[in-house]
Amino acid sequence: MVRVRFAPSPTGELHIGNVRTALFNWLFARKNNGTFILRIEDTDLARSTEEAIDIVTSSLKWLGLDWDEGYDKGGGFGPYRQTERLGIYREMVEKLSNKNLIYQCYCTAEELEEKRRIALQKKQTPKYDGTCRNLTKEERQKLEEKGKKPVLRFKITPKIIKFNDIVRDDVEFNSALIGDFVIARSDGMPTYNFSVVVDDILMKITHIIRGDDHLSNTPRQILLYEALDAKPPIFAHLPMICGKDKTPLSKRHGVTSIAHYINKGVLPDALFNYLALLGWAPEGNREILSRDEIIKEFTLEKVAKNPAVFDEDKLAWIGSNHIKSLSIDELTHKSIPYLKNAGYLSEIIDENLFNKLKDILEAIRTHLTCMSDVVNYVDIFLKDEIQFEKEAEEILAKEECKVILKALLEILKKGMPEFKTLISELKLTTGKSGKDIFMPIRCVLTGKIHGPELHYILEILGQDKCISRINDIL
RNA sequence: GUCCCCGUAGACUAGCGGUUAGGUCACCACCCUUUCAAGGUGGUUGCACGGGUCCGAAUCCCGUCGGGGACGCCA
Repeated sequence: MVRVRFAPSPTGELHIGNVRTALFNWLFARKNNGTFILRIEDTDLARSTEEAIDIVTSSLKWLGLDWDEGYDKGGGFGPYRQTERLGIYREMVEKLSNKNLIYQCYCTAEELEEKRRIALQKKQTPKYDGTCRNLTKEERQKLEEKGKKPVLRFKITPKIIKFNDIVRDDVEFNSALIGDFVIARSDGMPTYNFSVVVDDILMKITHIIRGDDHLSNTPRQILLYEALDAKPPIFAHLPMICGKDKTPLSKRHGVTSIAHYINKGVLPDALFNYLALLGWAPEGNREILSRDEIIKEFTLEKVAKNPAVFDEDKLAWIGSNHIKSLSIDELTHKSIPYLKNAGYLSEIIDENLFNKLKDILEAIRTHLTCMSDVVNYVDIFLKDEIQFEKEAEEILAKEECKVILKALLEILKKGMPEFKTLISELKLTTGKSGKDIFMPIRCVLTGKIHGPELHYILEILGQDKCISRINDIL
C-alpha cells in the first residue's frame, strides 16, 4: 500500500515549486490507489502562521489535490501537525538518548556562526567540530548553571551510506563528512531532519517524493531511520523548477506563488497540466492532457533528472487549449468574477445579460489564455463610450470612409439584416469591397483596428447601438 | 573549499549502442481571412567540451568546463 505525504511549512505563500511537489505526490498516490497525506510542518514557531495553513489548503483544493489524511480531517496516524506531536518527538529523543546516540551541545548560535565563517574563509568544509560531544557531567552542570540551554545533537557514525532513488538511481554519501547535527533546538522544538523522520516512520510513509534540495539531507535522515530501528522508505528527488536565469525559483524571480495564477484566473486544469509536464512527459507526443489521462500515465520512473525552467508562454498556450474545451456556459460563468472586479458588471446578472455575455465570450474566446484576459477584450461591447485608437481615427477621417458609413447607416435604419446580406448590400451601394468596407465598420463600432470578427460585433451591439456609434462619428 | 546532483535548440521534453536526433512552446515565412487571434503548411535553432571503449556513441567509461544543492537551533 502506497502512502505518500506533502509536508509544507506554513510560512507564507505556497510556492509553485512546492505545488509541483504536492502534485507529483498526489499523482503517485492516485495512480497507485495509495494514500495522500497533508502534514503541516510548523515547528519553526517564529515563521509559521495559521493564515499560511489556510493558503496551503485552499491552494491545494483549488488545484484539485485532495488529501486522504491530514491535520484538518484526521486519519489513523495523527495528529498531522507537528506542533501537536511534541510528545511523540520527546519519546523518540528518549529512545536515542537510551542508545547513547545524542548529546547536549551548549555552543551558541554566534559561536557556531563564527566557526562556520572561518571554515569557509579557510576554504574548509564547515562541519560541527564536536566541541560538546564528550562533555563530562560536571562540565555540563556548570554550563547549565550559567543558564545555558542546550540543543541536542545526533552522533554521526562514519560510514558509506548508499540508497536508491527512483529518479536519481544509486546515490552514495560518506557520513564522515557530515557533522553531528541538531535534532532538537534549545527551546525543545525538534528540527526538520528529526521530525520528518519520526513522522514518516510513524505515518508509515512508503515513498518520499520531494525536491532535489533535500537530496543531501537524505543521508542524515537514513542514519536516523537506522538509529530508530526503522527501514528507510523509497526516495524520489524531483528536479528543481527554475526561473529564466536557471536558478531555482525564488522570491527574486518575482511571482512564484500559486496565488498569482489563481488570481489571474488560470484554469486549475491548465496549471495541473503544465506542472505535470515540468520534469515529466507522457508516452507519445501529447501535450494537452486531462487529469485522468495524467493519473493513468504517471510514473516516477519517467521523471527527468534535470531542472526545468518555468515558461509562462507555454503555460499560456496550455491555458488557451483548456479554455477552448470549456463549454460556453462554463466559460461565461468563470468570466463573471473578473468582469465584476473590473467594473463591467454589477451584482445582478439576469438571463438577458447572461446570454449577451455568452455571445461576447464566444466572440473573444480564441484570444483568452486565462480568465482575467477577458477584461482586455470586452470594453467594445460593455462600455458606453469607446476609446479610439490613433489608427482608427485616421481611417475614420477619410472621405471614402464616410460614404461607407452613411450607406451603412441607411441600411441599419431599415432594420438589422443578416451580416452577409448587409455586406453584399453595402458592396452594391458603394461599389467597394474587402478591407475598404470592413475597416470603416470595425473602426466606427469599436474604435480599434483589431478585434473579434465583425459579424459578432454587429450582432452583439445590436441595431440601436450601431446606429448611435455611427452617428457619433458622422 | 568539501561532498552530492545535473548538462539534447531561447524554453519544456522523447531518446536507454545503429534514428535523416522525434514532438511541443516561442520565433520566422506562407496559406486561410474583413483586422487581430484561432486554424493549416513549412522553416531557423540542439546532443557543453576533450579523451577513451566499440565496426558504430546523444546513449557506456574517464577527465574538463558550466549550473545547482548541501554543509543552519530554516524547511
